[in-house]
Amino acid sequence: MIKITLPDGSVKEYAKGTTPMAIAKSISEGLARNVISALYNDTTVETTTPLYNDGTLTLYTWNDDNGKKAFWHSTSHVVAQALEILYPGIKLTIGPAIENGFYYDVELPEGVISEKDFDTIEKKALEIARGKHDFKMRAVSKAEALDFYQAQGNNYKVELISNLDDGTITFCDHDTFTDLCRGGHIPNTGIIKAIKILSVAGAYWRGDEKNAQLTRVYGISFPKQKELTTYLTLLEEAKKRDHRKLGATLELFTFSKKVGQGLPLWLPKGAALRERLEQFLKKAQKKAGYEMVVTPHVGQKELYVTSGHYAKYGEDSFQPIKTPKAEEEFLLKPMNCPHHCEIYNAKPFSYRELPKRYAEFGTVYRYEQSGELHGLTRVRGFTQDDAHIFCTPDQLDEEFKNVIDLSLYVLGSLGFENFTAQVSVRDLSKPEKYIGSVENWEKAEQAIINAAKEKGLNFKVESGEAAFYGPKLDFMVKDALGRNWQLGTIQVDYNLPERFDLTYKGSDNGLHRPVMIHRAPFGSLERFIALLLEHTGGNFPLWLIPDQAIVLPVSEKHEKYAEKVLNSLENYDIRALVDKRNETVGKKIREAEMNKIPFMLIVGENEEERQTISVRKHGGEDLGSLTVNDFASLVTTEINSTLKSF
RNA sequence: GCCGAUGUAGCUCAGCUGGCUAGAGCAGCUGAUUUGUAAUCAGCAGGUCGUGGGUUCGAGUCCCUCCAUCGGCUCCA
Repeated sequence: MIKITLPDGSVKEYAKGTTPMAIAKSISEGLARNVISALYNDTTVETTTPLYNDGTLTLYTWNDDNGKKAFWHSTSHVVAQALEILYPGIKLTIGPAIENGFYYDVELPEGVISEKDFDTIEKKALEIARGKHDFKMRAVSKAEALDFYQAQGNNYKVELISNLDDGTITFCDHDTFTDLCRGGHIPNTGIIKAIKILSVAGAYWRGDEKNAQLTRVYGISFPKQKELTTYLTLLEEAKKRDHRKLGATLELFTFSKKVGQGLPLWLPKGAALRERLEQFLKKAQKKAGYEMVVTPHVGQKELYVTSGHYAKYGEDSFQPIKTPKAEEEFLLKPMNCPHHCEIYNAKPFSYRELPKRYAEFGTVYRYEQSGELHGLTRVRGFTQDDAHIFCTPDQLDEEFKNVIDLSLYVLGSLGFENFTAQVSVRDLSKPEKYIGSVENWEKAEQAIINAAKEKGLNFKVESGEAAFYGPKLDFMVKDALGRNWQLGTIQVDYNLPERFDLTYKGSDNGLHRPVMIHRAPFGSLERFIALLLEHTGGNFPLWLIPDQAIVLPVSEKHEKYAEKVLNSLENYDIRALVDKRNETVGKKIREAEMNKIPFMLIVGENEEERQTISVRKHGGEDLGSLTVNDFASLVTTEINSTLKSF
């Protein structure tokens, strides 16, 4: 007998060789019907895997993330089989489950897979699924595995197997299909009721640009057709929150082919919105002891040679600007730190004066690869809410934690709740990617992890994601389609102080090296606003939204009164406008709704008589007749409830 | 940069397998209407069909180049 500990802490005894499915059955028939995968002592196992030792077991259904993973991973096998049938000679590589669905990377013998083919692939895959074929794992020897794929001429699988140890290799069979696989499948293909191929894309073998480019087929599947329909509707809804679309309809920003790719043009409403965000942060930063500085948009090439950025990014940047003076070269600034280092260098500092916190809304220019540009989230010219803190090594922890507080305040004030914190450290296997001493890297990484822990952040550590000069703590937020974007960032840097020979006089009367913190709570205004648009769908917090209210006169006769209302609103610092067009109230309301204006103030005969306004909230809620004064306090109350001071 | 897809009026889209002066709705303009909580009516105007080349008697439609955009990959100081 073996002892199995279940998630609720209960321990039950089963015969040696029992399976998760049998255990599910012993608990309830319902569970047995729904169980599709299991976790046994931290290893994902099949529901049919015999268990021989004591251990803990978690049973997964479709409702568990891990259950979905098994479901999607299993579907990728089915789709791979369909592809093999439809494209003879195709070479399969890898096909994992991802956050929403799965993909399979393949090399086609010829031609391409395009959208027109999705239907055929889906049909074939579903046909296979309906066969209710069991997924069966089997151990194979390395030699056997190599033979299998060498016979097919599949160099990719051969490469994968070559890197595996003999005795650890397993195949998964279902129907006539066999795939190299670590395991983690649902019981049989019949559970898959709906399959959708979502897109195809190029993807490099093993993620390396130098390798062959494969065709990646993305898909998703569900145990019920209805769930697929719901998912597709959800996707459509998400597309409506696309910041590129909203930015155009709300007249916030635009792009021009003539100005150039990735160079956003801010329209009046967007510019004013940026301004409000800047003021918001400036106020908080002032309280946190920052001082504003201003630096030019260019700097001599030498500046970036000193910082080390030129060696790292020079080739891939906007190229140096020539001047009438031969040999003189300037770079459009790709970051503000070197300028700020020179500000620090402008005068000597005593340890008593540190930390110095220099902040600037600095616009920088980076020549991103054309295929990387993406609306406002990845652009070639953008404004960082940048600041550099120069402090003594003793002050580092404290300063870092203060920056975390500020970042959390910013995210919180704008309603970002589902962000994740990511600690980005070196890839220890690639020391050549980083500059600076190992000792300093270790210190910096430790400082960040300590601060994140102490602040109670729910963070994960990602190796290989650090900047070349230092580790960082990033705040990641998902866009409407679930893609992760880095917003706020905090980075520890021992390197630039060295390169710019920054010093301060210590209590021992000797010169010491300050530590530098780079930080940007928004990250960049462009990306921040983009994500804010996608999160709010354009319904920005009241304090931030371009137009807070619109006065809608019922007819021309009430224009004068509408103007008067507008005037008093302005006295209360409420951003409002009047719709004086010769249109029906219905139409004016419809358009105000589409423009996402929070309050519609309808004025007609009744209101004019009683000197009131009829307030309709965006979405349709009727707040009835109010005086402008009452309305103003309502606005103030709502703003104060979301916008706390730092 | 790489793979794939897309590009018709300010916006959203029609335009079948190439065939007269390229259509519609919304927005715009003009006029009528003076309106009470998500579209009042009528008229007008608006496009060298992303760019450059090619095939053809004839190209929005077929082929190639380039540009831009979208989905990925790679990259992200």
